[in-house]
Amino acid sequence: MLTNSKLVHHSHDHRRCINAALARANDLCDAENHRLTPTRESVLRLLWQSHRPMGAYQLQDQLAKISGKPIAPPTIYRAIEFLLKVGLIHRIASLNAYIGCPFPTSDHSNLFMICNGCGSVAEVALNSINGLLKSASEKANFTLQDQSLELFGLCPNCSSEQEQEQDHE
Amino acid sequence: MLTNSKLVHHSHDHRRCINAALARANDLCDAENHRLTPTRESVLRLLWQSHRPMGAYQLQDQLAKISGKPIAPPTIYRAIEFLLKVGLIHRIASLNAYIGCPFPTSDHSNLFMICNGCGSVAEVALNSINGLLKSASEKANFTLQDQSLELFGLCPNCSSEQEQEQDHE
DNA sequence: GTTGTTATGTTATAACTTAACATTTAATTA
DNA sequence: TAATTAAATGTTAAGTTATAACATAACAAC
Repeated sequence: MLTNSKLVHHSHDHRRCINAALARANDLCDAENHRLTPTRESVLRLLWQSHRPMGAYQLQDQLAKISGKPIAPPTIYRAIEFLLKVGLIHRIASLNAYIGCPFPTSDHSNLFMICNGCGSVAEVALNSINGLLKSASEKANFTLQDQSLELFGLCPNCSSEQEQEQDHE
Repeated sequence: MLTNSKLVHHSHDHRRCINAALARANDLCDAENHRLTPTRESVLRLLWQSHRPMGAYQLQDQLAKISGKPIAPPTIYRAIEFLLKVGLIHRIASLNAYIGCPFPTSDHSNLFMICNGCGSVAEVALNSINGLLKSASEKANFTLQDQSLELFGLCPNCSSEQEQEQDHE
């Protein structure tokens, strides 16, 4: 099971996440001859500020603050489009929001665990699930091309908080 | 495997789908003391006109046509909200669209097979997948509450069409 | 029939996304 | 290195999806 769940749900030196993500992005773009322009890099960096997804307009606000000049929506959406295309970020459809991908180079399945408490999102890649979805598709004669798997609930931290609250009742 | 996939992807007497859906809706609302008002029933009926999801503004247009008077968005969104709450319809997050649920009374998993060709959507409930997602959640100490599973690809009809096209090349 | 609750009407606006066209920057090639 | 082409960005506007806020009407229970 490939996942960043441990990292997301425990305190850690987040600067390392950011640096690692940017290093991966540079490598990937070098390798595939894509241009990680300043705007694109800024958006990616913003999406790595935390393990919570951000909407396009949050990105717009933040980028405007950073760059000291107004940013129009198309600028953001273009950066998003690029980062999605090269696999550096994902779109969380149910939230209209975007998040950095922790393992952009490995083929995987876009399964997200979204915390209803704190908003954190962990990504999980599970061969067994992919296999099952593939066989279910085959059984239905459905030619599977892509998938979006979003789980909602409480992350470890928010789960234990909730338990404590219940104890007090 | 509980699914309406056979029905969705083969020609059938669709009036029976509509009637069955409305009968189920009436039963369910009676049983749970919910009011299936004219507006709500109209929206549900519209969502059962085909096995393709509809957006809120499509519903608005259609309902306005049917009722012969202008309908404001909140009217639609309220009906949608109600139908979602009682489980008679689903939201397809990646499409911002809504579709009737073929088995509203049985606990199931919101797995959709969305055809990129014709736009049809079949719903599938698979215990094995639910079990796997549950155990993956437990392994990550994630308290699973809800899920949205959307598969994209080609339905049986569109798959075979595509194969034929390739044969001609 | 009054009261409280639920549903609807109405207006306006917020939030998200894309289209279309102009301009600039970078890469390619002459 | 100047000319050409391609890629990226700037800018304006509009399209699409969803909700807030407040008023009114319909229904249910007492």
